[in-house]
Amino acid sequence: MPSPQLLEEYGQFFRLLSEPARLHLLCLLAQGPLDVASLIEATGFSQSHVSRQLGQLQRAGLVSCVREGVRMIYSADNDLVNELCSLVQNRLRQRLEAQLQHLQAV
Amino acid sequence: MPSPQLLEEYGQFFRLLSEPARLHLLCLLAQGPLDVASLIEATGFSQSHVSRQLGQLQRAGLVSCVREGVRMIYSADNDLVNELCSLVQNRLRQRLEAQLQHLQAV
DNA sequence: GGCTGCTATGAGCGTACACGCATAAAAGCG
DNA sequence: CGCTTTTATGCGTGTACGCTCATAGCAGCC
Repeated sequence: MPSPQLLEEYGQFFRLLSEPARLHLLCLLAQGPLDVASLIEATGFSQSHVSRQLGQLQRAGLVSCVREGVRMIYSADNDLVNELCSLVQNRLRQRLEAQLQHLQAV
Repeated sequence: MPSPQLLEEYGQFFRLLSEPARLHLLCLLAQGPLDVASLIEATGFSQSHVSRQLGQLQRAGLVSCVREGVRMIYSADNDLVNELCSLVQNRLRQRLEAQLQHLQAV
């Protein structure tokens, strides 16, 4: 059994990934570094929204940024998120397949 | 890039895991099936709270239950959650180690 | 210095949800 | 059937947070 503190940390981490907007940004950055303006254009989110979400991801260490003149270039740090997402994707697929089979069995 | 619908589903899944109370229940059930009363005693949560969280986990397919007389025996369906948690734990550890090293370097 | 473009942040609003209280539903027992 | 025990659920409340508007900071350019 994990300690309450660890459960809290797990929760905070998963909470970051619970927002589709943040996942969207992470997926875009997984393809390569981008500045904020590009992320705004790619997602259609407001500037302040994008900046806030990037701030959260950065504080969690999922994303880092460097200045390039007046632009801030963000990049995703590793592929942990992709790994987590593919595990979840497998899970979702398994569930759908099970439902399908259950439907055919009846 | 995952579709918006898929991002939404990922988000819903991670959101389930974002609540320490639900993680706590999942971890307890990972050790073996338990009835609701045992979960209440083990966690100290209120009865209604435990029941609601179990309901959410069940609808997501992370948990299943069978009646046994007047009791409901809940059990965790698989070890996906453990896998996700250990990945996150590695991540947390890596971050702490990096911070430690950075501290020593200065 | 002022001016412009890019990003971060304070303030506010609306909504979603965790949590508790009270109550209802379901199963066993007299 | 009533009565008790165990679990589920409607209702209300407080809070956390997504999202926006407006504004502040920051770097380059004149």
